[in-house]
Amino acid sequence: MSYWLMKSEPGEFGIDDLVASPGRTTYWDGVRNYQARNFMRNDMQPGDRAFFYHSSCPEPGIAGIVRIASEAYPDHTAFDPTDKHYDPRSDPNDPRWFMVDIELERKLERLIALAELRAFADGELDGLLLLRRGNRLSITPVSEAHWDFILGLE
DNA sequence: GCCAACGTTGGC
DNA sequence: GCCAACGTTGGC
Repeated sequence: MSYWLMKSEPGEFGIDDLVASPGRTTYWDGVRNYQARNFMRNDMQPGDRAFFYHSSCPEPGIAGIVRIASEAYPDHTAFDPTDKHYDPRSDPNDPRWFMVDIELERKLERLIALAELRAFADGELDGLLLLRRGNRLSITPVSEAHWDFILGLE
């Protein structure tokens, strides 16, 4: 059982979109970064939990908790020329990109803002990849200690 | 809108 | 294999 943090732009798909999704479930498509893909494909397991993080928005931060609901499987949006995340180099017979299903566990009672997390960057949250300077990875692992501490802030 | 960070591409 | 150019991410 591992813990993760997954970024999404609320302008594209935010926590309330997940709340409104059938079964409060969706697939996490559009990952086009090898490191993030490898985390999904090699390390994520059904039952793992992840923070749902809002990025590129007025108030970046952690908005909810989701459960990983499937193994990684090929991201079909890479095969669709009309899709925003189309990648002609991903061959259906040898897929380059993968996704997982996620299911909402719960929306947080309040958003835990990036600015609030940063206050602990040199203390309890030292080493949290999200806070590493220049971090752009859309999927990052979270240690159990960091997970527990962050939830304690709620 | 700006800009730093950083991954990817492609010429050599 | 090196590295400059370029594109993207994402906070501010």
